[in-house]
Amino acid sequence: MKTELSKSYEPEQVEEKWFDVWEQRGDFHADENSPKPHYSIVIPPPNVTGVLHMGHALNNTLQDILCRWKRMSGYEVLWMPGTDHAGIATQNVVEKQLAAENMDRHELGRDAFIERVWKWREESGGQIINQLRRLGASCDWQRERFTMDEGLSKAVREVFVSLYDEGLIYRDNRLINWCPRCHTALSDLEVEHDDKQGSLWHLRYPVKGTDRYLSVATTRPETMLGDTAVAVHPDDERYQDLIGQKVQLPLTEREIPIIADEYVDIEFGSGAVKITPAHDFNDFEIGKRHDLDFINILDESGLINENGGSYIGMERYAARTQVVTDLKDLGLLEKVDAYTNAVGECYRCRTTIEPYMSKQWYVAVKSLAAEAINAVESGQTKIVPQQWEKTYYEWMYNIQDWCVSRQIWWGHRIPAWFCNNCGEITVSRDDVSVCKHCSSNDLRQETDVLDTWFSSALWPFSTMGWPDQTQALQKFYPTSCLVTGFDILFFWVARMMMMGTKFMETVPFKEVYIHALVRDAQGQKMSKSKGNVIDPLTIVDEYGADAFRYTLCAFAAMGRDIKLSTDRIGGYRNFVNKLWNASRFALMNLEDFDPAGANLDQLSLSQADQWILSRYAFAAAEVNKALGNYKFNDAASILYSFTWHEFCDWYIELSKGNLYGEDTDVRYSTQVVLFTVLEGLLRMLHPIMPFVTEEIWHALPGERAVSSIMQATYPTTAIISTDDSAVADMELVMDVIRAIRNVRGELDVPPGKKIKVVLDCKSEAVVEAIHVGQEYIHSLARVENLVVGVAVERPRQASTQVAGEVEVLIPLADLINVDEEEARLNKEIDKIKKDVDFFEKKLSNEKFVANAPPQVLEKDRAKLATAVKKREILQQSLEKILTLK
RNA sequence: AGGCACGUAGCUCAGUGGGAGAGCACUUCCCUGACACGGAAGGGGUCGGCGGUUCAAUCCCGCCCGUGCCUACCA
Repeated sequence: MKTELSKSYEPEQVEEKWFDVWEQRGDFHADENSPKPHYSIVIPPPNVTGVLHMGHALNNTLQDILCRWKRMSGYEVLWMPGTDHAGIATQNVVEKQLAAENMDRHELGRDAFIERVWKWREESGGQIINQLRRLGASCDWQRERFTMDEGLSKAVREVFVSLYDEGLIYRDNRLINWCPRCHTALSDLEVEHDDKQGSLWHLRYPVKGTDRYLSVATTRPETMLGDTAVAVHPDDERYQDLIGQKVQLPLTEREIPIIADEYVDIEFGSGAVKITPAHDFNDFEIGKRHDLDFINILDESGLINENGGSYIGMERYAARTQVVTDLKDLGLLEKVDAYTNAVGECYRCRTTIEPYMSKQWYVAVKSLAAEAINAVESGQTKIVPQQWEKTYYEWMYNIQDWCVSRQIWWGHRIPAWFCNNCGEITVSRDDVSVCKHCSSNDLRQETDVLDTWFSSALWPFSTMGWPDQTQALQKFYPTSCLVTGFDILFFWVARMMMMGTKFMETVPFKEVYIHALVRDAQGQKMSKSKGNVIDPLTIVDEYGADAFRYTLCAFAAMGRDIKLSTDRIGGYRNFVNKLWNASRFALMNLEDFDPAGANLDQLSLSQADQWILSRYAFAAAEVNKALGNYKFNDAASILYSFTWHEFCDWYIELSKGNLYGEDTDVRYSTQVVLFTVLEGLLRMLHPIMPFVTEEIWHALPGERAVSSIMQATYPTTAIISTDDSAVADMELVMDVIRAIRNVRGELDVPPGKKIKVVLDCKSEAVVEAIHVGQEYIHSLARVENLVVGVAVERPRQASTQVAGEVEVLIPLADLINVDEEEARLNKEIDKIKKDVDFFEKKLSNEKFVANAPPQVLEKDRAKLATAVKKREILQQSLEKILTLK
């Protein structure tokens, strides 16, 4: 079946058509019973609330390139897709909907609310999954998973209970990061720190029984309501006599002690620090050391509670203002300085978090981290680029226990039951109604749910059916690679590593490829809350998925940030079109061609054929090397220049004469090569540009052995071995063509004008090479009269150019302007003189000659000789020209 | 404060211990039967600054300046 190709490539219908075919036919499905070696990737699960952004587009394009490349390279490929339930974010979305209906979740009740979230998920969740299809992602969509799925929930319980039984999960009442808007605890990682312009208030606390004041500084004056001490450094001479005394805490009835602690920095401020153990992480530690009271002055919403005396019910910032005013009225406000400090914010809603006393569930991670560290140190998992290993280690060595409980409803409810009778906790894989300790039936289940990242951490094996021992796990675990941005190195990589090594006793992935981050023009991370996102789908609409993918691939240099430029995308859109049109050319000239029975070995190949086949072999080898090392940008650039600058610019042009000529044998062998190279090129390009390559591939004449190009074999090497000297001869001919074109261009010879050219060659071998390629010179350089020989008769007046061992002489009679030739020659001579000078200087350096390796010396001497020769020829030519004036 | 990057052509970015690259933009010419989303020929950079190692440094080392990111409990 032949497809008529339109004049320019129109991506829309092609993309839609092929994706449907691929998916419906199950082309992406991984067979766990396949005898082929496996290659597996689990998608870093995007939030179910998410919409596709540039980061996803890059991340998934790279994964797709790897998967398609490996699939074509003989591997059974599993690319596991899915989403995570994004507890806080999803709950926020549905709560907003409720708010619009003047409801809140408490009116609805827990069960009804969760039902509502599921309904939201069915109707509008997981958009991102369909958006990935637009990019061409070849995930095994039949296996799509969600962290709240039954199977994955079972895995979560299994892990929770196992860790609890081992004593690696425990409860404790300590300070945590609390979001007063989301009403939940957050892990350290979920707090984002941002420098904020604030104030430093200096407060005066009266020392009991004296008329002295102790000055303390704070960025959060309202917390003074919960102060239970003032601390000074034990060695601070200013305050020796005060240690052990008390101050009267203003605005309250309380007297609090003055204590000595080495934490205090003598240099900072007055050297005295107010201590609020229930509202500051440092103060919490000091409070424990000195057995101070822990007075919580806030409620869950950040309002002052009953411990705040007359400030009760005030919002925390209103209380701040009021406290400052009141202190000022009492003459206890010493001064206020402008002050910048880092404020922690909720990563979901940007509300300033409060350190808050609360009883939470924790995972003791030290032992898990030790295994995860060992896995990287021992090379079981390789992080690429390697520089990220250092970051990974640094975080892992300093890791703190992980607060995993969240006070929300949407998520995996913690499988723990409190006994109202004996007060003990029962933790169980199955729901229980009887206390394990006292057999009472008076139980209530923990209302907290687990951190979403807890379930994400199990993703590499829970998606494959764990805790059941499935064939999928056997075949595809450990996964081959995880592709992710460094912003979630800790969220995902670290935690997946800990859980994988713990529960599978094997690393979850053999390699981790950390890619760049797509940022906006200011180098800021794109985020919904900043409003600086560009929708990748509008890019796909405008330029096509293939062009967009190619751009991302070309930009994916390791370790860098990406600032997307639409100009660049436009450039790759043109590239797609170039391929399209080159294919149109091929199809037009292959109408009478049947690839069946074609055998390159039995054909006599032209210079051009040999040349393009050798370039093909080079490109195939290089692109495999690049992809194997995650050098996506190298792969893109190798294929770009092979396609455009070698195949289109040269081979197609060179082939025209042979295709249009009389000689049917030559025409046939050219058709074979044209077909063969294009067909292989499409396969090489397919992982980066799946749609256009599939479309063209099916339009090629003849039958395909498999139903999709994605099942064809990826090129790795030469199609046939080529003759080096024929290739070199072709390159010489190309140099000659370039030399003639240079003269034509510089001397403004009209493109349509045919000219005479004399080629004075250094040897008969060169003459022979030119002879074989002279038709190329005629057509590509627009030459009508070509004289070739050794020491041929030279035109009396000619423009001169040098191409290797060939002197290119163009009789001036055909040229327009002697002045221009003079200018051109001067320019050329200046250029070559610089070369001569450079090498003469280098080679006259005795130390260089004495120390440089012989190959370098030899090479430079040869270069000098060539340059000198060229300079002489051009110089003589210039002198001749001057005699004409 | 510590850690990690980055500073190369007008713009966006590759790259290497041995004479500086790409895409886009720019200049000149061309609608030659695949393609004007095109073709041909050109112009353009003392590779952030200063030192050091080396026969040789844009690349390795040190310092400095500038930018960005990550981690951190200075009130």
